[in-house]
Amino acid sequence: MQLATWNVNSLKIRLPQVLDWLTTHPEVTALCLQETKMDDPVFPREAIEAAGFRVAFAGQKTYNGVAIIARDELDEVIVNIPGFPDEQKRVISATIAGVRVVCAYIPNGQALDSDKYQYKLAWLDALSTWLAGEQLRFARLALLGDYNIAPEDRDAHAKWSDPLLVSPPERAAFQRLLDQGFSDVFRQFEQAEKSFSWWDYRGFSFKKNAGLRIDHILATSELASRCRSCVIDVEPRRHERPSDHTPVIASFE
DNA sequence: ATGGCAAAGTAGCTTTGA
Repeated sequence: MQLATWNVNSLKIRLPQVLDWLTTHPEVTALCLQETKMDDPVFPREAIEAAGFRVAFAGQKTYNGVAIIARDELDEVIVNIPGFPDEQKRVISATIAGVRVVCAYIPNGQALDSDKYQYKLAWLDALSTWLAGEQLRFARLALLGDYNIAPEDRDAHAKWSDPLLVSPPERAAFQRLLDQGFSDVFRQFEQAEKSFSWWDYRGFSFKKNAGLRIDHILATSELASRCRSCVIDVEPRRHERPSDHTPVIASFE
C-alpha cells in the first residue's frame, strides 16, 4: 500500500489536479490533504465519491482544513487533537487498511515573535503528547502532513534566511516525535541532495530549486520497518496553477 | 530594506502563507 500527503493550497482550485493525480497513482491507498480552505457544507464530497473514493474531511472557511481521500473504508474517524481545544481544523485521523493514518496541518508560526509561533509550539507539544498514547493503541501509525518544519539544514535551500521553520524550538519539536519512536521514512532511503517539497511562488523558486522539505511522513517502527520507498513527486509542481507544495508518497509492504 | 506570488473574502484592498 502507498500513503501520500499533499498540501493543495485550496481544494476548490486543485480538485481536478487531485483527481487526476489519484488516477495516475492507482497504488495510493490514502491521500492526506491540507489547506483545503473550505467549510464542510461546500466540500466536494460527491465529486470525490463519484470518482470512486471514500473521504473524510474537517474544514473551515479561508484557512486550514484537512481531508483524507481513500480507496478503502475509513474507520474510527476523529477530528483535531482530543483534549486540545482548537477552533482551527488541522488534524483528521482514520484507520485505513489496518493502518492508523493521522493527517496534520501543523501551524506555520508566522514569525518568532508572533503569538502564532507560541501557538505552533504549544500545538506541537499537544500533538506529541496525544500521539504518545495513540502509539500504544495503534502499532502501525503514520503521521502525514505539512509540518511547517525543515528538520535539518539539508532540508532548506542555502538562501533560506528566515529563522521560521528552521528554529531550534521547532526542530526540537520534530526531534521529540523521532525520540518517541517515529521514523522519518524519507530518510530511510538514499535521496538526492536538495530534495524539497515546497517552493515559494515568487522569484522562480521552483525553477531554481530554492525550496524546503517541510512535508513529511513519520511512521511507528512497526510500520516504518515495512516501508520500501519514500519519494517526493515533483511533477504536480510543474502544472499550470500548481500548489506551492508537491506530494510525498511512501510505499509499504 | 523591500517586494516578489497565490488564494480568499469581498468589491479595493488586506491578510495569510512559508
